[in-house]
Amino acid sequence: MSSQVQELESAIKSAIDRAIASGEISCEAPTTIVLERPKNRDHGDYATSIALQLAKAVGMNPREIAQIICNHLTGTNGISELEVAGPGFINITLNRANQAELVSTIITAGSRFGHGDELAGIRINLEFISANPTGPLHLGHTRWAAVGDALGRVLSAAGADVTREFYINDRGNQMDLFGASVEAAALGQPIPDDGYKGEYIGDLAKAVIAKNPALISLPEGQRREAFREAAYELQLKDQQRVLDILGTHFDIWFSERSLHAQGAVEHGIEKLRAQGHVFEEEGAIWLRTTDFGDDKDRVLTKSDGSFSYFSSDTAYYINKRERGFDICIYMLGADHHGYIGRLKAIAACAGDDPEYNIHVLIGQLVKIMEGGQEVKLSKRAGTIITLEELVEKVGVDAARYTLIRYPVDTPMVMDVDILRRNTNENPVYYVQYAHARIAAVLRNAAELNINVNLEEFDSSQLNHDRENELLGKLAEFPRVVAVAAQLRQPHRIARYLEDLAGTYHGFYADCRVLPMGEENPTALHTARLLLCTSTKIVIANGLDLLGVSAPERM
RNA sequence: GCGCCUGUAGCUCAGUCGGAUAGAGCACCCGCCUUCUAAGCGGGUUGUCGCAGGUUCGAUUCCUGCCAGGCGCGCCA
Repeated sequence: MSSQVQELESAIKSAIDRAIASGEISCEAPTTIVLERPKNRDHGDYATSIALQLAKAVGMNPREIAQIICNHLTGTNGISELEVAGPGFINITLNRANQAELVSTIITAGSRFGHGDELAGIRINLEFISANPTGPLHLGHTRWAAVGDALGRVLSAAGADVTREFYINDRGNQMDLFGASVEAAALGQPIPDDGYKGEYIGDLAKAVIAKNPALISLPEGQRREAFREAAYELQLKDQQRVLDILGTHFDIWFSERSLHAQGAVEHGIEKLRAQGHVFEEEGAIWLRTTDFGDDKDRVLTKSDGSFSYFSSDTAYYINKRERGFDICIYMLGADHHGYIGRLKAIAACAGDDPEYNIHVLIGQLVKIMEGGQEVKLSKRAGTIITLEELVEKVGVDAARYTLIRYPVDTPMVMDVDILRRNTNENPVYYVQYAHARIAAVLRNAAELNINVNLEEFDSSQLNHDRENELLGKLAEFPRVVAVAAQLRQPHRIARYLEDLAGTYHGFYADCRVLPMGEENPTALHTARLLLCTSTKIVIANGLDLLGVSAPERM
């Protein structure tokens, strides 16, 4: 957190306390003061509407209240100007040299700047993608591959202990169909009607045979299983390879089978039974999720004695909690939004707080446009475009950045043609360019042997409007990270970076950083170089939270 | 029928503790490279914030209803 803002907030709070103590206003002291950065620069560096909020309780004109608070604030260290404006806003202008001290703070903190402890001590299980190992990762998974990874980084930056987990749905009918499809392809037989028909099935069949030619001559029953297992292994490795290219990594690849193998499903059902939410009807065993807002009860054990998929879900949740996770985050596609109710009900049935222990994020669909048309076909998967194809088209940085840039609960359209352009239309370049530009300035400074030692920093040099604007923007970063973590919205980081890059470009255009020609380096050059250095740190830290590279040259 | 998400400039979209004149990029017009990366900067044009009510000093933001679009409602996985 920016200490400067915090100090200011507590200064206002104590000013109000003093006003109450002296009897000038009478009301209960507000618990929190929120400072905002006014859009209009004429409204100072920070503003608060606290007087408007208090007006009713106090029973006075908000402007009068604002004036009283201002009277108690005058003389506060770091404030250069106070103004009551409009209906009762208090606009605060800070002492510029004081603000410029931020440069030291950033450079000292380095890659840690922006990190906080808001979520310290909280263990979070972040589950995303969780695809069937029966085919390539496709467009439906790409959004989470990028956003999930970024969210993991953001939560960690806020101090949380994060474990990223990929749940492998390696059990059930789909796996059998997958095995049968690969086997059929290997034998040169037609793929079953309800089987997998993408081109990749043929490739898998070839790869399986190449690895173990003996499989083909196994007896029929064994053969199908052998193909299923061999293809599963290859397909999973392929998914891991593609995610590796994208820079998304998981701490745990959790197999649904292992859940069953270790008896976790029975254990989960027993635990729920002990909580009193399990009942039998029509030969099946049910969980009474309707007790907690689900629209229907769910079957755990089918009447034929086998476990439902839902029973795996319950077991998995309980398993996560028993592994010590405080919060389980699920990132699901829009077609799974019906799961929110039942997942929350599982938590409630297990005796947890569904509002705290479980958090379900729903990602809306992604469409890809190319040449003015929606891209649907994939050579490999047969139906929809794959994650790998997207990365091949636009590159890792553009793919990740664009996917992360929008809030996940709105449907998005990716225009491949724009993502291939190196212009302003493609925001990732705009941000990366600012970083590369600073890197170039710093390289030039090094050649000129200009001192950029923090000990030589004279904060009073930075009093240009552009410098002030840039400092204000840099000061926002820790709060942006904290809010992004709190709301699980990494896109806020991207939007902030675009804003920051724009502010830097504006500064760069108006404030010459390096000496001109034969000019000797001055304290101002040093101060501006250090301001550049701190901006570079913040851009790099922000891009790192998104998993996007911060290039030194472009 | 029930449920989740969305509706903001010509286009793609930002905008959470309800705040001042609703923003950005693109598109369109006009300027700026004989010294730091022009993948840049500055200026101009662009709006019934889906519609209708309600809450209040104040609503794009909160509540209700409606309209439009997307997606979902298996003893499938």
